[in-house]
Amino acid sequence: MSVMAAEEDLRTRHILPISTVMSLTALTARQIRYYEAQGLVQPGRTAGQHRVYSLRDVDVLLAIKSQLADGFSIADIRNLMHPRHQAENSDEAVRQMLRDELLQQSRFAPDAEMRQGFGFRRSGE
DNA sequence: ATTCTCACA
DNA sequence: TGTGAGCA
Repeated sequence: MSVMAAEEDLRTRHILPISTVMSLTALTARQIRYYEAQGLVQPGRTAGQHRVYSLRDVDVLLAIKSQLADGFSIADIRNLMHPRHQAENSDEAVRQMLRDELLQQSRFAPDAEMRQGFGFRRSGE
């Protein structure tokens, strides 16, 4: 098995309890579960129905936090995340990551103030 | 002790 | 989104 495959495996393994994700992302359990309900993250479940997250889930959650701070609505983020359907390891997942990273740092992504200035409104308000 | 689901003075 | 109830 290649090292890349091994690393990918580590990043996608569902092993973190919600409490760890809460401290790692500074999000409330309520918010984390809500984003899941919105289809932004898909944590695993233990036999007892407790959610278990992967390091990738944490990255996604942090990206969501950043996107929201920049004025995007949950709907906006959802559309950017899965244009079609979600694939675990194929290049679809890579595309999603690139989209996240791109939107986070590029000034192509208008922030809340710019949107207001141009009369835009977050599609959730 | 923690997390889960559901509901709302 | 918060918060509390009643479980597992």
